[in-house]
Amino acid sequence: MKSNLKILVVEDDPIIADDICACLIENEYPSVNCAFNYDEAIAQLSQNQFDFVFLDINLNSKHSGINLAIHINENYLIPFCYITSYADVNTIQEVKKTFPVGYIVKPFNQKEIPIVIEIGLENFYKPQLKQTISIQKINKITTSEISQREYDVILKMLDGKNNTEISNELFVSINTIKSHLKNIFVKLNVRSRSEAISVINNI
Amino acid sequence: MKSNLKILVVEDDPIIADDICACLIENEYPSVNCAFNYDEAIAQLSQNQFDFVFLDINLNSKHSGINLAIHINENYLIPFCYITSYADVNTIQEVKKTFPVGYIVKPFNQKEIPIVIEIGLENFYKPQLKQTISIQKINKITTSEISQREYDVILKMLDGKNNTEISNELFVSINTIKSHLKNIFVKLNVRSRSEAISVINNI
DNA sequence: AATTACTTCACCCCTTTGGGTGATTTTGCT
DNA sequence: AGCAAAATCACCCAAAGGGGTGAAGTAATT
Repeated sequence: MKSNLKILVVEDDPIIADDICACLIENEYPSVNCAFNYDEAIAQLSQNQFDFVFLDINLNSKHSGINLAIHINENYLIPFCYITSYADVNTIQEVKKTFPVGYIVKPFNQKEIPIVIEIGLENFYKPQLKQTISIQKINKITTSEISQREYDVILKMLDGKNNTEISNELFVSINTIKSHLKNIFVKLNVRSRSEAISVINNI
Repeated sequence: MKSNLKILVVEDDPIIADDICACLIENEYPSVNCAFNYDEAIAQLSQNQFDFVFLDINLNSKHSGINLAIHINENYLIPFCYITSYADVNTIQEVKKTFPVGYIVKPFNQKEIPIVIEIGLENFYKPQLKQTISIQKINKITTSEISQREYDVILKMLDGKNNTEISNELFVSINTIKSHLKNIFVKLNVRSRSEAISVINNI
């Protein structure tokens, strides 16, 4: 089954580049471009829509594969994987900050290539779980601390509930809810529930 | 430099389990537990707080490592990596749906272990970018399509703007905004802007 | 016991929101 | 030109929201 993914391979050593490209084609990824240095890679990225990039770290030039990763992260939404000889702790600590979807150590095992593409793409486009916002996170943007009860009200409000619904669900009077909301808005420095919701969702 | 990460290794073959554990300890991950089958892994997970899990796929029991991965995803917030002999397309297609942070093919290269832990953890806890919601995503939950102008109004509403602010920013009358919102609420099947915001934020 | 903060509740009054009805203008397509 | 959909606008009225004032009860702390 041929894939229609467009893949860029950035590798300064032509023999290794050929190896990688051959391996990709053999694994039914026929649409492969090669770039042999940083500038060529930048140019190709600006002219094509790639779905996945393989990066060597040492490009024998002023700019490394890590610089290229940073460029990709700042300008494109493309998953990438390093293929490199480096396995030392310092390099790992540096490259992990660029969030590669994979890291293959040379000499590479051919089986790894399709695996890292499939799993890397899936992870890169993983739907992001919505998590209940914690009271600690909210307190980072408030002028004074939110109380536990105020937090209860906030969660209901974030759920899109109106004041009557919230009062029913928390077994209190609607006046209590209004009272809490007044305090919440002061602490969040907002004027309406919509604005409160927006501010909290953007933490 | 010793790491204080707690790691669980789930592997039915004791010799391979020993290999993995030895490799972890050698790479300064001293806090390692082993589980030799699914039930033992479940028990350990419920009694300990692990930071990372290595999973074999074939556990020689009714439940596979994939079942365990699903259990972890549903009940815990822990990154995991498969270590397995399987490299076939079908297995990859199946396991990628569980979002492993890595996938190591046996026989494994010892260098890979610390790499996948470091990069896997970093990726797992990567701060999530807030993106402007697309009109296509919204249209997945509407009863009929949102128009371009309606979409403009939605974005402002999501920003916490009130009707007067929106009318000023879009250079139209407040009645136009109310009119658009009426239509938007019908399409989203909601009764208030708070509910609309909540529904859209939870796509 | 006194004090403080939180929780709960009431009420006043004004503003904003939202459902409804209706109309006109603009735009894109046939 | 004719038509449909979208965009724009007005107005009515009820419901909901939100700022303000004040009070009582509860829990924790000194």
